[in-house]
Amino acid sequence: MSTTTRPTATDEVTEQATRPLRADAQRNYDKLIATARTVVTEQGSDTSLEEIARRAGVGIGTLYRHFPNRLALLEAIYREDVDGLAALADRLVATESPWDAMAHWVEAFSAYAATKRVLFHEIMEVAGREAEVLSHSRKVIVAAADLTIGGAQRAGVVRNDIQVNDITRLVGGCTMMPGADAEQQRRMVRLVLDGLRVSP
Amino acid sequence: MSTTTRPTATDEVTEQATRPLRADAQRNYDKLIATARTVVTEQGSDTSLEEIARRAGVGIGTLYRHFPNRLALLEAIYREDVDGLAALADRLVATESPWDAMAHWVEAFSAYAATKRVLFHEIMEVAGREAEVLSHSRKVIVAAADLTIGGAQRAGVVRNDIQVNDITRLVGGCTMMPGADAEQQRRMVRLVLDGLRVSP
DNA sequence: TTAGTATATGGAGGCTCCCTCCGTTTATGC
DNA sequence: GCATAAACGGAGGGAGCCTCCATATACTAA
Repeated sequence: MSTTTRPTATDEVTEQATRPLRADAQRNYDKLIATARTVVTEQGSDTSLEEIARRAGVGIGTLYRHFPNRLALLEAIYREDVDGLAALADRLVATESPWDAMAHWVEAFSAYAATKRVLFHEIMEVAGREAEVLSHSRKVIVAAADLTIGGAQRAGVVRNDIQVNDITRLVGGCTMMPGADAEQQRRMVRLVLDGLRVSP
Repeated sequence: MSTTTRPTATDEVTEQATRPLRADAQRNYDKLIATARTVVTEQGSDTSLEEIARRAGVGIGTLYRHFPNRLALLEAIYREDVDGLAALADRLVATESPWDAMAHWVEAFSAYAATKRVLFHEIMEVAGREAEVLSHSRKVIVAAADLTIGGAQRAGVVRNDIQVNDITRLVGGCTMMPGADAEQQRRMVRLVLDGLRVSP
């Protein structure tokens, strides 16, 4: 969530490298995404772009310069969060024990799923199940889950008689369910984690 | 879908029987629901109430006189369809063999699920999973399914090693899935039906 | 440093949608 | 037929998405 730059549109046809954003533009881009994330998390899907622009201290025209429509903004948040989750997996695997890396990543994934339900729904509603951003996110999540959960399995600290896929479904399913509060979710995740541990 | 009257609001507190709608009002009420059903089926969720009113040959004010807001109209369609499905179950069971009654009802249910996905989604989005209309519909569908599918089981023409509930889930699940065309759905339903038959 | 220019800004306003209000019309009971 | 409660319908308020373009600002080359 720190220094996020707009994905530099490396145009695959014309090799003409697009020049970087002007400093103020990059600042506004970041502020917009950060604000939008906050507001959407607070208010759910029915948030007006006007309010996001206002709270980001930016004109509505500027918002539309960066994100050609509502969907583009939502997708940008979603994509950034998913990529953050992947980066977290790398970091955890590099610095913690296989079990801890797995447990911490599952917790982060659960928190992510809880807040991103709204985003996911709206994107699917508007762009369809096959939206590029959604299949990209599936791919990234699967890779990160394999790194952390699969890694813990390969290290012998997590049961082998269960698929990585099942676990992400389980955790995702629990927390995507509307109506469960944060505490309940944490309990459910802890329960799943306990069930995963290889008994010593 | 023929003679539907507005559910006469038998006010449970004051026993004061509400007088029936004036003839023109009843006519418009029916026309509005019928038109709305068509338009929503055609265009999905993003249909303006203005267009529904216009195509029903009625002013927007009239629409709002009958349905205080968008959700009320959607709920009315949904409720009517569900009740129609229940009535169909009664009729089929009374006039056809247990197997035919079951098969025809499952087909009707499948068609219903396919077109009502949109409605269901929007109602849940706005009114929440616990909306009265949704729990009512669950109850009604369960009863109708027990009458037809359960009846066929009790008559010995449908396998007994499967729950009624599983079948409605299966059929509903298949057809609620976006992206399947009508023909594919019919094939899936036929497949399920074949699987249900008690081998002679 | 400065001037010139590509880039970025922001808000007025168009369009559509949901919904309200209220003057006009119409069915119904006497 | 008349009186009147009931119903109609559409103008318009408010909000949301998005466009357009006059203005402002960050870079760059001299």
